[in-house]
Amino acid sequence: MDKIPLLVVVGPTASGKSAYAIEKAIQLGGEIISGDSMQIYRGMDIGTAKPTVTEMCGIPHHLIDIADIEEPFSAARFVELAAKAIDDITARGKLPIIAGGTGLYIDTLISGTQLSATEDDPALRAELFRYAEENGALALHARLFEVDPEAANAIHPNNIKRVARALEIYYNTGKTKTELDIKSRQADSIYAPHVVYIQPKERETIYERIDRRVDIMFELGLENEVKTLFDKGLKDTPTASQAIGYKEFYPYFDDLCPLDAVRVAICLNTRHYAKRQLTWFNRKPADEIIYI
RNA sequence: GGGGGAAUUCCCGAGCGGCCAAAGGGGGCAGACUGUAAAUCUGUUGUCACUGACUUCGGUGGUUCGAAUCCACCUUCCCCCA
Repeated sequence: MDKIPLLVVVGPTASGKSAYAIEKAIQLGGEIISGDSMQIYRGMDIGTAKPTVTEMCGIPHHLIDIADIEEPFSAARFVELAAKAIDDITARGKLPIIAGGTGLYIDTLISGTQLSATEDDPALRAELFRYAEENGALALHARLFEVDPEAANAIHPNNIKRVARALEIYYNTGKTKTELDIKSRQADSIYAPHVVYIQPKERETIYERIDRRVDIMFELGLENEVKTLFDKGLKDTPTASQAIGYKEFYPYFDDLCPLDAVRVAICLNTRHYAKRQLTWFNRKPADEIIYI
């Protein structure tokens, strides 16, 4: 069976991925699948720099506005939906173009990683976190070491989230994370991705673009957008609440800091995020690098 | 004009005679990453000829075997009284 060709556009936030993807879609007869963990949420438009209808130039965009803010989301869910969209686009004779900055989601998809069917278990997670809080991160880590020493060695004890996840896997499936990871890599990917990495030559470039973009977001009415969602309980949502450009407003709405501090925090957090994205994409093989 | 307090490494901020190149946090830089990933976590951060040496805690001069830490004066800032 022939592999399904994909165009994949990755890069740090504010690098111009969306515009590039749209251009390519027009040129090659493609449709876009967003590889972004936050643009999936309805109502989160300005802060996630979601492309507007005009910017889309009539190109269909998938995996945007597919969830309400209170819904949890995950890499598994992404892969499932993206695969479906790819089939769909390919069946119509179009080229699927994945564009986004969520490295984990995109890599899991294009590498053909077979995530096993395990559901989240919020109750168990909460319990594991409580255990760590009461007994210390090391104690939780020790529990993992007992059942899955390899995973324990690979995960830093302080990274409670990951330690808990590894334990969750074991308690819910009876198999270790190490075992399942190996299994997940066995199948060959059905995709033939061409990865374009949009990379800033200088770190400064991306930082300047971020600052400019944040200013524009405020001009476009970011505060109102966030307030509307805040009133709907954004703060307590499992995934959407973490979005940069949103979470920084919480202390402001609670009268704990001035608006200006919000702007500064958004710029800073976005920079940190961009750095993490660069670290991620730098070590992944790209077929083509475009400098900005 | 009188009284009191403060000046610390990029920033905030601990230190108050030796264990101090100086806690902690922030920022910077680098990194990890298989189901919360715009999340989570790690390392590093005075200089060098780097298991040792050198310069640094507003300035100058003292006390002391030894000072970021004590004393004097100077500079700047803050507060109170006038």
